[in-house]
Amino acid sequence: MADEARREMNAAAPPTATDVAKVAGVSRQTVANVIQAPHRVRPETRAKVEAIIEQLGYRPNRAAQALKFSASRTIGFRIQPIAPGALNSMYDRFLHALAEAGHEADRQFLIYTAPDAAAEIEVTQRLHRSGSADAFVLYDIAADDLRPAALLDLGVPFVAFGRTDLGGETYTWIDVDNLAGIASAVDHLVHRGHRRIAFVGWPDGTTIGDRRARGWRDAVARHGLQADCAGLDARCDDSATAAAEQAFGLLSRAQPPTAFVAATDTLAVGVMRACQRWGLDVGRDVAITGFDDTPTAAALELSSIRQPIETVGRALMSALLGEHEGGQLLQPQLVIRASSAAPAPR
Amino acid sequence: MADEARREMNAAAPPTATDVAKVAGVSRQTVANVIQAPHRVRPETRAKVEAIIEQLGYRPNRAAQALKFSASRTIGFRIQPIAPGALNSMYDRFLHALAEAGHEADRQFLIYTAPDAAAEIEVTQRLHRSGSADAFVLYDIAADDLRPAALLDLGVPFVAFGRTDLGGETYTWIDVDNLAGIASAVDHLVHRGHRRIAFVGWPDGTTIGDRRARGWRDAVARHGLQADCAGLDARCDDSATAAAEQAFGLLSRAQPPTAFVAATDTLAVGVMRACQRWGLDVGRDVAITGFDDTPTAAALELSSIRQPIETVGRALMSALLGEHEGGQLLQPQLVIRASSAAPAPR
DNA sequence: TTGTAAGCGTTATCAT
DNA sequence: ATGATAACGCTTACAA
Repeated sequence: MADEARREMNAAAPPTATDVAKVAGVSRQTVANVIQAPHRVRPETRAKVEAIIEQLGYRPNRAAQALKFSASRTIGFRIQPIAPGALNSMYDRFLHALAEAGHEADRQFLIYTAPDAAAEIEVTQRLHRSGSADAFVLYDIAADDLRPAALLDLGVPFVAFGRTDLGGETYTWIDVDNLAGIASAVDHLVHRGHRRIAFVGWPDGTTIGDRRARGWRDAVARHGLQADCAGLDARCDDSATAAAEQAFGLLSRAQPPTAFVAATDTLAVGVMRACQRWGLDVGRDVAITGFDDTPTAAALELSSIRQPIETVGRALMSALLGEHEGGQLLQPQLVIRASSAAPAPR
Repeated sequence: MADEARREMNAAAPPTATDVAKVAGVSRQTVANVIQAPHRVRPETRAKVEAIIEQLGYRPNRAAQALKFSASRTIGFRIQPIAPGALNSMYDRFLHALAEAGHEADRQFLIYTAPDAAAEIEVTQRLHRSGSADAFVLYDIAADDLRPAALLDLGVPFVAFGRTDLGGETYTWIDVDNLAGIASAVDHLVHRGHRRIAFVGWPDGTTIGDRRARGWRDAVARHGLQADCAGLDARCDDSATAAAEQAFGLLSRAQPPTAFVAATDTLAVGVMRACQRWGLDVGRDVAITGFDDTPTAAALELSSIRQPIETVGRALMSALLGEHEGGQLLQPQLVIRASSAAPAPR
């Protein structure tokens, strides 16, 4: 029954600054001073008030602060359902990194969903207009993404993880150097003695996909392997099944590749399965690399290019706080695992 | 420059009800009436005000509403980093389902992080006290989870996906019948002609893991296969690598299993890899089932038990709205794919 | 049918 | 050093 009574009490409305003042025997404004300008309050009064605050578990009401400052200290983040056929996204890691970075700056994250870019524009505007969120983090920016221009136009503040290809509008973005990431995978494979290095990526038309494809093309050229790699460029949607089909096609060639650079871990998993079905021992007979370093990659001992997602989160957060503007390109890092560690087969 | 000017304008503070009233030439309270009690306003006035609202893109300020009602209409949700070695969680799907269900009830979701249960209790209390969130959704409830009792004690409202084993405290929970899920996998495999059906699960001591283990044990007994399945119960942490080791151990037996029921997709992937290394064709020489129906399962053609996560989301939401109390058990469903579709080998 | 006034909890400005 | 007052934008009695 004592339990019950305590619960009844706790279930009451949270204490306000007025409650604290009443208990401490001072005015409400003295309580405010203790919090806002402690030096203006006599130490003994301050100590007493602070003790009461602690004891009652007083926390300033966010809604009242938001109203007062016309700012909610809240950032909007869209969660998307995982693409059908895709394995896993790294956006849970991304959101986690953001939330941690936001916590340090006393910023909260609000979740919203939207079926497409146009709907997202609507939703962000509504959330902004209603003061639910001060700003937004956009990601998965397509080459011709509508959102940056639209939000600039509507006056909705945002920062982006990724960037459009248009280059017309100016906004603050953070991106990972996809081109350099894939290039480092090619370098690694060449170093292991591979010459016929295939690429399995998305069809042309996405910024990320195109940059990854160019990373392969450029690196192959830089190593003088254009002839060896001629025709080893396969494209399909981001699905393991589709990637497996592409891999079968490549393996059927007179001169099949000895290594595959996949544009995502999902595609890499498809390639792995195809190679296994083909009777190859992945990591010995054939080398494979993925992209994003998802948990799946670690579990399957798949080499993969890791995006510095915690750094991205901190950079986006600092951009949201207005600490810098413009673009910022971060370097990913190849994580080498069994799938590509061995020297090329002779 | 016209663009610039428009952006300047839009960058201004969002319109308030007073702005609408000014433009419409009515009082602020008439605007309120148009929104709250439209029938009380003359149709022509109403139409005019509504047009202005639309034109200005007016949205009631959430902070002001929250202050007025002492309720933020916001629900807290903890995001956790994925466990090391685990493939993927289904919590991104869960959060998406919740957000969609919340949207329909005009509820927002706020994200927070916490390193452990004790810290989470602190954080939820702080968020509740500050009026940032009215209630919370807990998940991954451990057998002896501290959180339900602590939050009841602190008067922090919540609903849970999952439940403790204690049974002492009473709170509202939704759970999926883990026992029945695993049992349906065993039934399926028996139906395909398997008799030596192994289980690969977590060590004893978690509610979910224990219920899944019991699902296997009970089903095996029900089919009279205790003798065939003696010693085929392997346990390890939720990591593909650990599961592969366990599978090797089972495959080395004089009478190796012809089917594996894994407690999670992560474990199932480990078992798949072990079987492949062992030279077995998964889906022909050996059958494997997982749990959670993650995207990984679909990509690898792994049969898996699917939790009705959208239903869980809606049920939790309706519980949060106070539409029902107590516990509710939902049924999962086995999704049959290539990994377990074929008849047992002779 | 429309307008007036008060209050939600906070912070900032100004007196005392 | 401390206390009174006003304002943020909204809703809801109540008065006109």
